Amino acid sequence: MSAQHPSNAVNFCQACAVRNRAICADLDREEIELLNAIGRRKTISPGEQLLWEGDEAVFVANVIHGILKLSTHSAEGKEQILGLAYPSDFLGRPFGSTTPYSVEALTEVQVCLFQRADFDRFAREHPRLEHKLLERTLTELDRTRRWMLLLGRMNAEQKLASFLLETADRLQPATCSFVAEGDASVIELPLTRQQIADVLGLTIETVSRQFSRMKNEGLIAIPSRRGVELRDRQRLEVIAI
Amino acid sequence: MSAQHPSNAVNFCQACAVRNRAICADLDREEIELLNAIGRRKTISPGEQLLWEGDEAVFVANVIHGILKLSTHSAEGKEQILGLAYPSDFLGRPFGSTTPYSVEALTEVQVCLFQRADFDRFAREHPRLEHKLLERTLTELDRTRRWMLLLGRMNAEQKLASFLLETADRLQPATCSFVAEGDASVIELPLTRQQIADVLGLTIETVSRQFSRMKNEGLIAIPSRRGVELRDRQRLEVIAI
DNA sequence: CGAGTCTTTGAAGCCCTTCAAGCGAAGTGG
DNA sequence: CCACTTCGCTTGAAGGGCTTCAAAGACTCG
Repeated sequence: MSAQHPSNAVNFCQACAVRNRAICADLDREEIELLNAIGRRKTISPGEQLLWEGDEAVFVANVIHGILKLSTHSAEGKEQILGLAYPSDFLGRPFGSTTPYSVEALTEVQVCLFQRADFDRFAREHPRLEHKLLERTLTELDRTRRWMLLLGRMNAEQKLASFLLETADRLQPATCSFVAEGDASVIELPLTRQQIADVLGLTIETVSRQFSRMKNEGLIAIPSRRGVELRDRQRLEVIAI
Repeated sequence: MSAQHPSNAVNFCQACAVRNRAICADLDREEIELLNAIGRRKTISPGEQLLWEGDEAVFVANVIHGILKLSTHSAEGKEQILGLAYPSDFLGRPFGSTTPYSVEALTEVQVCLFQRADFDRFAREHPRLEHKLLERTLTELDRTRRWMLLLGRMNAEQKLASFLLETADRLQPATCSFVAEGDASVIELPLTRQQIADVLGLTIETVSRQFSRMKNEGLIAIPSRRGVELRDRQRLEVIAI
């Protein structure tokens, strides 16, 4: 537990990995001090849960590093993953009473955690923060709506191609593993096959079959369980459109 | 064309039907004057389009009355409806360069239209408005994510039941047609069968078959093409969960 | 190594789509 | 006023893609 007492707290924000990308980016030195005082760092292990769907909304958080999944369940217990959260993303539901989805760490994760009440108060008093949060929420809404097209109108092949391309894009800035040949790139999937199925609204068997098919067609290579090499980005893009 | 010249404009906002529900609700008299000056009323007929997917984001708007659909297209031309906009809802993409979806009127519609540049400037200078917009965007994001569960994990029957219940809920405050018996209620669908299919990620035939099936099972009655009576709300809710 | 978990592969079945045709209400023109 | 067209909706039949059920293979970690 890395809780900090404001009085003698180090100012973590100064050296924060997402200082320039998260919603706190536009705050000045003084504001950062205040925000630093109400937040605390927390480390979460893969599989650990941070927020519970339906719970009273007590916490909000910034992702500093690692990847988390946001998910909900149908009545029959089928999971639907609503999205993934990457570094600098914001988690939780400010200005609301209940958390609308569960949040679970997929990798080793570090977040900057706030009591929602503290955060709400701070946000209302600092329009620059609210503005950043608004921009981020609007972007997230755009992304979520694009995902609706995937869920509603794509077949399994298109869904997996889209997923691989988007994952590669979102992983890029984090890993910074640029390859000289523009085409080939290896990514480390943050999800199991089952979780990929839950993202795409498919079953694990269908996902596995699509992986095999793409491998046989030379679209991808599968060096390890979690590793995927996009061997033919162009054709993947044509499939995903 | 109901464009207003600021100098001699009537203040429409004072008597606006959504004055207390839209994002302008918290503004004071002076702020409303300013907002009134940069906005104008516009009437749109069913089938007319207000925003085009991919276009430069020039306009944003508040819905005053009527219903619109937000939609996008897959590469093969299949439509996916991303959501419906009802009175007091906000349309368009502030602080962004391109409109991420098309917007088309389903009924006779009246909106309060703003040049995006004007609106962005006003919003940045009036945190109360930005706060309202943030709350609305967060709510919309929650709703959109719930819809992902529908698209990804529900079968045709569950999808249609969910759609009918949500439509009944969102239509309620507008029509205010409360029936003494808590159970029965007739709604006027704002969508054709094809459009319902596009909302639910189904084909028109499947939607039609589900309507027929629900009618035969006594869940609903279909007094006219657009009319639906929810005869057994409880059972519909059990199906939709 | 052996237990457990994750993944792959096969076979059968079902739900939804696709293709096709018919129905019914509204509108048009002779 | 009634043929004729049009448009939205319904219904049927066949096919396909994904799911379900089942089992075996592959990797991980004590």
